[in-house]
Amino acid sequence: MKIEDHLAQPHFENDAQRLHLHILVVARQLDLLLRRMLKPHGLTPPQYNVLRILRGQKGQPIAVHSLAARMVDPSSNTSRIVDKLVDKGWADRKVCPEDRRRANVSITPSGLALLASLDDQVHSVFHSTLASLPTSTLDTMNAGLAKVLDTTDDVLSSQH
Amino acid sequence: MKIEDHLAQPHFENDAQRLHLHILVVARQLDLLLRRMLKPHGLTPPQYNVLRILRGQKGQPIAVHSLAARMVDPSSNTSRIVDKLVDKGWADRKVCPEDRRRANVSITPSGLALLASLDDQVHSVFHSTLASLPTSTLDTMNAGLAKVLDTTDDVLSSQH
DNA sequence: CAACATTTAATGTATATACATACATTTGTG
DNA sequence: CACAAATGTATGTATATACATTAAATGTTG
Repeated sequence: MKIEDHLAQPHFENDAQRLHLHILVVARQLDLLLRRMLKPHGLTPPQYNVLRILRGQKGQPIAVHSLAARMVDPSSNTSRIVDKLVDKGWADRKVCPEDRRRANVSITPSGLALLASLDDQVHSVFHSTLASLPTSTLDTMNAGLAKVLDTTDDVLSSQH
Repeated sequence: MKIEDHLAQPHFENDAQRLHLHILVVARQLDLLLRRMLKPHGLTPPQYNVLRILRGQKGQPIAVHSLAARMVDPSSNTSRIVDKLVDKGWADRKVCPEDRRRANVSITPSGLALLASLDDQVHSVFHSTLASLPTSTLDTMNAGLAKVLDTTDDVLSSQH
């Protein structure tokens, strides 16, 4: 199904607009895919994102604001996401003794087990959708998106 | 600013994972950019999306479900988005006489004026971020994303 | 060291979203 | 034509999100 069919639109003005919509629609599809895999486990994509970051810490706890800096969507309310993970027993939070403003967040064995049970499915789905592209295409796309990222950073920061 | 800095992550497992996160982060940035442009006018991206579709109808009204089919995010509640546009006087909705289940939605002169006042800014921002890429890059990226879209369609539909 | 600024996290609140359901209308079938 | 199924839209409701504010701890400066 082409992007034109997804949006029930006969054509686009130009290739740049087509790329714009391609990016938005593909991002939405990737999110939908992840959401479907996570739903049976009672996880949302931002919660999964946080758990993955925690696992990447390899035992070392992390502050809430550092967590936010690593998230795909930092505007989601990291405090409340951590709340939910703690409620379900997948994460642990304690006040940092050196700086009592901070909260040290870490993943629990139960959280690690949850991620482990998801790894195969997540990996295989995204491998089939993305890793099947030729290396040269992956490179071109990554370089192009890096450039777009740079430009959007400029515009966003110039608006302070 | 590289994607690694955006996510405060030293490196990615492979180019496919890097592409995955590039797509998600760039989509978010493009949405943020649009959101900032629209906010002073009291519009959200989905509302803007609907207004653009209505303008594309060139006077011909459209049913709510057709509107939903053309939106970037069809899961947003199209009825309520139209509600808000009608409330603000940018769109008009009347019951279709031939099929009284349907609602015929169209854009008002005030809605057209609003879009016109946004066109230059929106065009220039997205032109600078996307259209500055070489044609060959645009082509490769569009082709790659089209392929990804196809695969995600497959996986999503196989889960029915 | 007192006063003010900054950092860190949590909370309040209004709105938006996802998902299910309701309701009216139209279509299809025996 | 009666009745079931499908369609089109709106609404109910719980949760999530955006954005502002608060509160506590730490830094900084005169």
